[in-house]
Amino acid sequence: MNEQDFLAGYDPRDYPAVAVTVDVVALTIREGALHLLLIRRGAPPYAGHWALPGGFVQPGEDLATGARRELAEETGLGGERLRRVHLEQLGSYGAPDRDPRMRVVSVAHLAFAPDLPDPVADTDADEAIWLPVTALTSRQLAFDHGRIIDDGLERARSKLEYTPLATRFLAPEFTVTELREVYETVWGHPLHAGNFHRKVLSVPGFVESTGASTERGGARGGPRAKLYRAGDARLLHPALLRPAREETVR
Amino acid sequence: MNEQDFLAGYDPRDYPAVAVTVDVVALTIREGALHLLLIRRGAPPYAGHWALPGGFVQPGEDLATGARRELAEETGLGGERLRRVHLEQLGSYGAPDRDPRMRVVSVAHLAFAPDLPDPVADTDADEAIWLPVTALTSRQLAFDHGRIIDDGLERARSKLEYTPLATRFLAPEFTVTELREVYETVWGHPLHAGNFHRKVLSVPGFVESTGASTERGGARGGPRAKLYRAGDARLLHPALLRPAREETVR
DNA sequence: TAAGTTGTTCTCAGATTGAGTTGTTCTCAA
DNA sequence: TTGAGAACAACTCAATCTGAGAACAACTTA
Repeated sequence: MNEQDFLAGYDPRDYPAVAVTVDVVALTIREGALHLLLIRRGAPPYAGHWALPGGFVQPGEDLATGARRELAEETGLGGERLRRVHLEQLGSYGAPDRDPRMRVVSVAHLAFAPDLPDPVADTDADEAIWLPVTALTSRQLAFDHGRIIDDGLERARSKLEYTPLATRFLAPEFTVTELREVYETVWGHPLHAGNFHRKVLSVPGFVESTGASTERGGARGGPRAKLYRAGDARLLHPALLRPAREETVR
Repeated sequence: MNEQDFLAGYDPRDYPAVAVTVDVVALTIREGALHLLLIRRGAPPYAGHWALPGGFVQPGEDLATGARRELAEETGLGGERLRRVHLEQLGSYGAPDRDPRMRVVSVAHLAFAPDLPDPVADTDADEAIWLPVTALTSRQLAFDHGRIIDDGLERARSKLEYTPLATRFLAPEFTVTELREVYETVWGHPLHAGNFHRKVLSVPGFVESTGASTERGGARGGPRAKLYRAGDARLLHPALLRPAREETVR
């Protein structure tokens, strides 16, 4: 069966119904811990379980647009602050039995956001909150969302290696230490401060100096840190590789 | 609108129809050039244009299963030879106007295959052939398949860096030179033979020796080469990075 | 048998990395 | 006001990795 079987006049309703949804694995860093935007389901199936924000793709709407819309609805975010959120496609999940009600193919997306205010309850009766990723077991998650989250976390860890997207977790101006803390939080282990500093400044286009410094030193002392903003590189050359490990375990 | 709006008893036919297809960017290497499996469309839209092999996801069928089925149908491949083809999800394409007939979300896949026999014409009146990727302009391609192919080629180039999947373009036993030629073909530029050799043998789990050698030396002379098979690594540590370039252009 | 090709190993300089040290600027509390 | 501790930023140095080229033996064809 090929696409050319889609002849003009073909009636899609003759075909087995498939619904297409977009889901979003939205990550942010709060108080030094990686957090994930989740919604508590009120109705069955999986009532009381946590689920990713998501919903049907609307007619006339691109997949990425749908994901950004879902993110906006659940976070109450809009305008410039929404635009600064990094959003990319993660992958599609279409196991025939992943939703007990009908065939649903979900196009999952991955978002990196700076620390955002707590979600406001919207018109839906949903409870949407940022939860630390460490506080989750896949038993508490609806559908195959545990698997999607695992894939999203692994993608996030890997993206930090070869793209400058760690800056998307921060305000427009940031210090090298703040940037290092993003890496340490997402990768889950400490990095050598001096080597990280050298590396970040040596990779072309990763960060550019603003010329300014922080108002104050660190909370417990230390000099004022220089401020940087994201550079214009889309990829890091050479990459910032995470230290070799046996296997990545969650 | 959230997934919890999928209440039991919800009738999917009330919802705007979306069709889900799987498409496959299948790559192989023939006569030192990267080739792509394409199908010439007989019927409008895009009659006479080249398109990726693909079709509807069948009920009860996983996305990856559907992609492998489409690949099998177009190549006539089955059994062990089909199983040795690497297949991974590439991404989903769902722009509202990508198909003029109706809303179609395509889940594209990427396949790496060893040199295969020419496709046999199957029950469809399709003409399916392996075409060199250099012989393509996006004007000759149906739908957004030019874009999908570009994404697939970039993914392939990138995958060779940090996975051992280059071996999937080769027979179960191969020489280091054959492996290097895969890299040179996919990346599009020559590599230093000595350094490549050193690197391949030093990365743990990339290849393992069979103990045997080729029957004959090279076509124009030279010693017999040692034979290797793929090792058990899923990822290359450290990676085999392609030389830095300004920007990857196609 | 000669000439040329190729697989494999080696050498060496330059770049990159990991680990630790130093100097200075700052905060907090005595 | 000052001392103690913290943190930013720069540096050092050894170990490792990379790029480029050379060497050499094993093979081919002419």
